Amino acid sequence: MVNVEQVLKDHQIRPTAIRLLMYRFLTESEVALTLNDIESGFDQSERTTLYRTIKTFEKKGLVHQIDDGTGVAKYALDRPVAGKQAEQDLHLHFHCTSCNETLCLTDHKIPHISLPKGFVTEDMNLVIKGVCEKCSGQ
Amino acid sequence: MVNVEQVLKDHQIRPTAIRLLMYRFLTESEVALTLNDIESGFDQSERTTLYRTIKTFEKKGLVHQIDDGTGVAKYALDRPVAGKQAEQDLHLHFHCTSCNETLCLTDHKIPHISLPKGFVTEDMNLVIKGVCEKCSGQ
DNA sequence: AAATAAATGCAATTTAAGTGCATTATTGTC
DNA sequence: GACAATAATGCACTTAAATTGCATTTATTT
Ligand SMILES: [Mn+2]
Ligand SMILES: [Mn+2]
Ligand SMILES: [Zn+2]
Ligand SMILES: [Zn+2]
Repeated sequence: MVNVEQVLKDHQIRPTAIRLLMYRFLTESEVALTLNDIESGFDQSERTTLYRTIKTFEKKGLVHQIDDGTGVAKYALDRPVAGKQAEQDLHLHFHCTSCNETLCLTDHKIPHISLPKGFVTEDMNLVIKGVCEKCSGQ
Repeated sequence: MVNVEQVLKDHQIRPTAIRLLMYRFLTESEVALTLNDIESGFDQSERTTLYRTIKTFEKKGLVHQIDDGTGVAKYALDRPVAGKQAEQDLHLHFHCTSCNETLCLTDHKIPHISLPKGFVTEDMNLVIKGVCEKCSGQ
């Protein structure tokens, strides 16, 4: 059990009611969520506030945005890897074309790619599309 | 010099004036183009037609869409690889955060990734963000 | 408590993507 | 070539996500 309030404070985010609720909501989701998904999870509050909240989380390094090719942004918590520091980056994402869910495969890192001379890598984004284990029935 | 009309016919696309023009336009571009880019390249014709044209090209396997994370779709020609057949897929894309250009690195294939049991891969999309050789000055 | 700064709610804007439908052009049949 | 059938085009309109402006409310600082 983590102290959510403390997590937000540690990221220089003031722990308002909605922020605490959204953080918990994100924690409980196994899959990446669109803003609509998040909105559906809240009776109270309003789209703009939720939008600005998720953007604050993103800027402060609490969540990362995932572009899975569906055209709508999804968000997932930066779940800290035990033992590692700031190394939760560059994992790959899987998008199921059957159930439309997208998830982080946090322990599948993107392999190193060597580029032609002159190209400088700053970030990488690898999305695999296919059928997830729930949908493939395997 | 390829016969553009024949290329279209070979892909079951009727070679209308606009289609011929757009194909040539795509051929001449080193980088992936948004619909706006394409529109800017044509005095005549109209956005919807260009949209439907690029979608026809995509469906018939003449171009592929690239989602580079900027939120707007880009398109690039499926340039046939000499000797290979249908194997022009799964190359990676580079998006320059400086000049905002996106390009196909057609001879950099996406490495094979082994997924957890139950996951079935259908397609992969790898975008590397950074600074291109033009912008890095290297 | 008053002043200051930040967060929220609601309305409105922006922009890319996509659809409906009438018009025009092309193709196949006689 | 005339005619019918089919496909392509142009224009208006819609949809949906993302984003901003601004007034109001809430929290923080002095
Ligand atoms: Mn992730
Ligand atoms: Mn490409
Ligand atoms: Zn699935
Ligand atoms: Zn560049």
